[in-house]
Amino acid sequence: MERLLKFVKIGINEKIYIKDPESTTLGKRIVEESILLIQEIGFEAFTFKKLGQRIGSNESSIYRYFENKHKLLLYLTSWYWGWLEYKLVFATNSITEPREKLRTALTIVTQAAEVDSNFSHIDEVLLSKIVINEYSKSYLTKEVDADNKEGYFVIYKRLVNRLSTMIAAVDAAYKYPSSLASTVLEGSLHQHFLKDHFASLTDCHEKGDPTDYFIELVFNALNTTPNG
Amino acid sequence: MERLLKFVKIGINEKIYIKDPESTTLGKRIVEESILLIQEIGFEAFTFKKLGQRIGSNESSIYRYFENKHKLLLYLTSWYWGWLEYKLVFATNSITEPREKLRTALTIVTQAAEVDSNFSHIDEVLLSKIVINEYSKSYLTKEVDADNKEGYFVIYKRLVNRLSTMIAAVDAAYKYPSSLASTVLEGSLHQHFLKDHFASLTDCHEKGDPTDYFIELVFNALNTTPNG
DNA sequence: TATAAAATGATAGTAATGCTATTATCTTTG
DNA sequence: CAAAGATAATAGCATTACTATCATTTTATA
Repeated sequence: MERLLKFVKIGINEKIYIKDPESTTLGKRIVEESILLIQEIGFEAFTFKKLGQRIGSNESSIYRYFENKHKLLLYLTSWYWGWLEYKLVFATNSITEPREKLRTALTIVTQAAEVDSNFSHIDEVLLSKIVINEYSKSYLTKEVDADNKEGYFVIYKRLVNRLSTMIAAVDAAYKYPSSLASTVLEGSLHQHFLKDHFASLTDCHEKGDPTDYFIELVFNALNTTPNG
Repeated sequence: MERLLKFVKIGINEKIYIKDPESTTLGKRIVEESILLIQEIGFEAFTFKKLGQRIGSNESSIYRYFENKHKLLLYLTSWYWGWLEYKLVFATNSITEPREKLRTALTIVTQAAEVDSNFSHIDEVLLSKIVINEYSKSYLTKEVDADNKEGYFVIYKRLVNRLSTMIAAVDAAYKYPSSLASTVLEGSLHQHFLKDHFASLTDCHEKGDPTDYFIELVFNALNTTPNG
């Protein structure tokens, strides 16, 4: 996995950035350090000026890569979903049994990124925390429909659809495959958030718990069991 | 219901406001019109200055009621959850059969506020839309833990717990009552949002659909049916 | 290696935001 | 009708979210 991903580039909608941050050292530093800074001070307090100071570069230089911090957030979250999608496809591709395939998919999609993921300049563990805390803000805006039209959410949508398809493959008669898929993806972020800030609102306290919870939920919804 | 609520005041944590907006005409106008304005231009673009202009009042006067717009959002969303809680308790109080009770609760909690709710200066239909679009922003902040400690989310937490208790009453052996309850509340907002902006990510296109989806989901999770 | 082109850095400037403070005026209500 | 309380008007300040310009450095290429 690590090796492979050294050669794979997550394909992100080119309209999200002005200049591809993957193409230069400064660009990579912007992405790399923005993850750290957003994680530290939160997206609201995050500014390009602060990021510039942190990376010893200039505010105006960062503006040459991203139009504004919202676009940067779209970039980071797109990257994350693209990375998850890649892991999902990679892990489920060879599985033919629908239930096993779905179970594997759910595991990947609901578990917190925790292990060896140092295969690029991006810290996926931190990035997953940013996604938990900030992803909603990328679409809960007055500009959603325009942004959606521009294709800023394609990767996420594709991911939901992949999951939805896998759900339908287990039970073609199930009436809500897309809703269930989107509930799992969104709900998983939410349960991880609750774990950290509203422990009384969740039962997922141990590692792996959101995964167990969602696997049970999904397979019960489909009136079957996770194991063939 | 309408009549009753004329006499009931939603009890909101007094630390959320500086001066109780319910206590004066200006206060009520602030609440009333902020709902309209936030719905129109979104929470990001919303400012006290614009609100002041709209209600023919002054920015500084609004600051005497709310410390900042974040507190106002906390107020509005607390009000909404308090209102929902009231409806929930009112509708389920007399029901003894656990499954029927849960089904009724799920209906109230997942359906979009749509009907006759003109019993106060607050437009609940609009407010529910604000909750759908903005609620996450009230807790996805760096100050969540502090805000939570101050008790700014008590009503929401109590609502999740009520639902969780009803779930446990149907199946005491179910391992994730709180997670399921929080998934339903959050997930319901999300499905309503998807309906409006990402139709391909949901199957809930008709009125009542999120409700049907969640009722089926919950009762399947509990390995039983909605009807006694 | 000279030289043009591209990228970056430094500085300045602007309108808007998110406040706080002060003072003036209007409304109650005792 | 006077005092208290509420509201309005105005000003001011630090920060944000940019844009623009120009200088300097790096890189590419002839």
